[in-house]
Amino acid sequence: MGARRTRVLELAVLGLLYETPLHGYGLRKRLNSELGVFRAFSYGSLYPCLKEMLRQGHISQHPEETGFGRRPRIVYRLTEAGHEHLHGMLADVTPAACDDECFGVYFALFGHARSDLRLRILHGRRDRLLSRLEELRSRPSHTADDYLRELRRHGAESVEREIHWLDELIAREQRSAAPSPPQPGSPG
Amino acid sequence: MGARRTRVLELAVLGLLYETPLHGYGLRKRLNSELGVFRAFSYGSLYPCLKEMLRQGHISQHPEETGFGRRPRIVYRLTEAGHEHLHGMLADVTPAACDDECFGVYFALFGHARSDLRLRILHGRRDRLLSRLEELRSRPSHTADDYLRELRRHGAESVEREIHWLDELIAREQRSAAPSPPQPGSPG
DNA sequence: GTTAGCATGTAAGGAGTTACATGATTTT
DNA sequence: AAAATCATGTAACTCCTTACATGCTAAC
Repeated sequence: MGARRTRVLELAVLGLLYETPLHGYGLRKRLNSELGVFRAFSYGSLYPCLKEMLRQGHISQHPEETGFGRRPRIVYRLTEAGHEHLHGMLADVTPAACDDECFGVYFALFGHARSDLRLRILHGRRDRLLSRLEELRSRPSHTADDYLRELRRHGAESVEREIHWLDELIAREQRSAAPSPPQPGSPG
Repeated sequence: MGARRTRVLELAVLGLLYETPLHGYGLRKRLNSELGVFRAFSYGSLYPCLKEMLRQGHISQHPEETGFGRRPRIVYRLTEAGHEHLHGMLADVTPAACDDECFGVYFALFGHARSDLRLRILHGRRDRLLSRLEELRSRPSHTADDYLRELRRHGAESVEREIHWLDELIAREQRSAAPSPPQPGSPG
């Protein structure tokens, strides 16, 4: 069985290894504590994913340089091909790819991304939420059920709120990106 | 192969057929327009699910009573066993079962549920959200990354809002539920 | 008379999960 | 010495999707 594709997980692993090399167990910990605000990954998916990424040459493995009595752990590190692959994935971000799960992972990479990529992801997410909102509104009283209507109302409100949040982030991003006034910005 | 379990989809189908018998195509339409506010199902999952439910005896199929030139559609209807199965599933609702996906489906059944079941589901969802909130707060500044912190802040705010929404629904439910003496459970 | 939508399916695959198996190391 | 947790995996399964196959029927 070749080629497990592991979309979200693969992206998350690429993102984490972009920061620093790490071994499997540590990866899972960071996956579930930092990225995994909205979801948790198990070893049963992580290790096969690493195996496949190795096979594709996106990561390489090295025995940990350890002291004396310690068994060396298997440390994974992003290869050049892995860097390219990550950039390729980010270059392909579309609204369709900005579902709840993926957006969290994309967002987690923001610290390392360039401003134009950040903006594209924020806009992609915004577009997607707008579609959802339209859908939610397109059947206003089709259902007689009060509970369903209330659920939909609350859903629409949440989506609106997230759109508003994105608008603020986008505005902030644009202010710090377009350096009209001579303002020495912060980090790149 | 046997026994596809199809949790969410099965639950949704049981719920829809609880209301009224329907054929596959119509089921999918209602799934995606009413329940599927948050997700869409495809025929490739629906029809095998129906097949399996048939095999288990939870639904039965009948050729539609049609007029003249019309080809009769295959109409599915909940059996006694199906009713029991649905009640069993609802009786087993725990906080763990109240994830984003399932909660929407549970909620969609509220119109047919008794008040105590509604309350149990609302509380189950609330408990689950509280756990998530605690998790979100348990690592406040563990990350130096501003973006991740902002993502988490917004996530926590959304969760708080939903909890508040649930609190209102619960209060409303309790007001309308038991101001009068305890009545022996009549079916809803 | 051809597109669009109704209607019912199957086969293969995707992206994970749970449960299992095993052993090393650290903490109590 | 026992329990916890670190660490690395595999096998079987789940639940759903996409793509495919097929034919009917209504609308333009």
